[in-house]
Amino acid sequence: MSLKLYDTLTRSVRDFEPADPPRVRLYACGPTVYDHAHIGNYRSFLVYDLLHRYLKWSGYDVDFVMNLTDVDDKTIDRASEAGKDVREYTAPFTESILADARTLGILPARSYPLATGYVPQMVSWIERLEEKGLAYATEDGSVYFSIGAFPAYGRLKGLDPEFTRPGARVADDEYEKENVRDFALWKAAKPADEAVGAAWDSPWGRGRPGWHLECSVMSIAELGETLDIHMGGEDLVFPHHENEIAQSEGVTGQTFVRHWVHVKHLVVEGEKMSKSLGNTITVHELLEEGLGPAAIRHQLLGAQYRRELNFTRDGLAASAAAVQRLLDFEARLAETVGAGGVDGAGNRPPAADGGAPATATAESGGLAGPLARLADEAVEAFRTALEDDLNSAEALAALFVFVNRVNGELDAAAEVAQCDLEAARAALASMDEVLGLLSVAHEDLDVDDDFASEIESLIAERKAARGDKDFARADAIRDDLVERGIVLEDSAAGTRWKRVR
RNA sequence: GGCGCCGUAGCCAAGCGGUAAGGCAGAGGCCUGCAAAGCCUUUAUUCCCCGGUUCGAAUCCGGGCGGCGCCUCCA
Repeated sequence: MSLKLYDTLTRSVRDFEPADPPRVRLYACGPTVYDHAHIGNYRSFLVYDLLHRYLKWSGYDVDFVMNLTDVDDKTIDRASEAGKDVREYTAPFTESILADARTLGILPARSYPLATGYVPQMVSWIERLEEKGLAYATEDGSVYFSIGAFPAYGRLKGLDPEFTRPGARVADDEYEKENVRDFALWKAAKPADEAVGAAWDSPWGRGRPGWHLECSVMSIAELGETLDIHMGGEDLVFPHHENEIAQSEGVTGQTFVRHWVHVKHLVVEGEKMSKSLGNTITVHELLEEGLGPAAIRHQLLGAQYRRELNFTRDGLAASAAAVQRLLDFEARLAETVGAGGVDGAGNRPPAADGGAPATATAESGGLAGPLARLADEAVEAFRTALEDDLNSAEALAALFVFVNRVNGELDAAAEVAQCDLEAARAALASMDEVLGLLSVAHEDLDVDDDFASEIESLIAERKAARGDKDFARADAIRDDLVERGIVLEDSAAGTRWKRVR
């Protein structure tokens, strides 16, 4: 079995095969860094991360690059309002977006190229397009891509080839284009561009690159002429990615991208998220409200990436509970003491005390105990779900089936073999390498040493109170700790504590 | 208008021709000093509606109804 991924260009689920295994050249369209990124951006980033993590988990050597757009109309407008240079204006947002991504457990890309760092390369790319007759300059000093000269134009979006036919020159207010759909490769500088430092010298005069060009030039510069996977939000299919194909293949003559992956937009509380509705949510806000990053992660992975996902406050609470269930399960596995060790062949040693042989493995009739079998089944189901076009919802289900079955086994069994426990722990850790739920939650819930020792001493005090049947005191200690975000759980093995959101 | 997606329990969400995963929430029970955690039972005889194909359909086809996305430098 291997990964099957939907490909926008062929509109079909295809086997994923990198051109040069085990290397995978992975490129994603990142955000425009003019503000904090919103929850929709992060859905995309989390899908990028899911694919990134899954590929690594599967043994690929992933070279992941995500661009950051720091020069375009939005950054220029905002920088202008703030009276700052465009790079000076965008840098803090770049920082905050990447910081929030780290908090959400998004694995870093190898490189985050900025458009402003590639202007000379973009200029020479335009010159090559001109040489090939795919671009033309206009009198005002702008340069356009001529879609009529690129027969494959429109294939990604499935557009009628008719409309790429070169028509009469279309006189715009200020431009002169051969076809209304021709797009800017180079835009003549306006005073506002100059004011914020968003203008560069070029053979066509002062100006700035068109937005679409940066991805072609930067992805090829960083990863080579053919990318294995190019990802983005569904809104980027047209015109952005259509234009990237035209620019890239127009120059190289090579297939630009082997696999196009597009993430469906989410909705918020059942409505499209948009600035006009005033319902945009940024991850920055959610984190500042104290919502757990693992819960955000869980909700965003709760639907397969090509399905609409409804991001809600109620859903976030449900996700927080689901993450807690995982944490509790992990803690239970960690504190369960296994019976006996194993030799290299997985055989149980004779019981040291001469007692009855362990039933856990004996009843299973094999060397692998019930937990080890459940672990194998879970990882297999998990893998199968992800191989099926990154079905994260089904992968999560596989994980939770595992949690339920193992908990049941642990409740029922008198004792569990050490090797069996290890197998269960390893399976959980392995699945979390892809999901990143537990690791993010731990990062989030860490308690400093002082507080931890205070908790321990309160637990000791409570134990004494319970010993004296002073339940009022014992409960008061427990209630106070709950106020401080610490939940106590008594069991035969003693009292354990956990921090909750 | 063009292209495309979706309608499954109270909410979220899998399922891709073989007899309804999972999470959250709810009810009852076991365990517990009480809790928490965990487990067990329970919560859709049924998948928007109507036809059709099939031994068999939530799954395929046709027609409705309803919701949504992109086509505008929004991931």
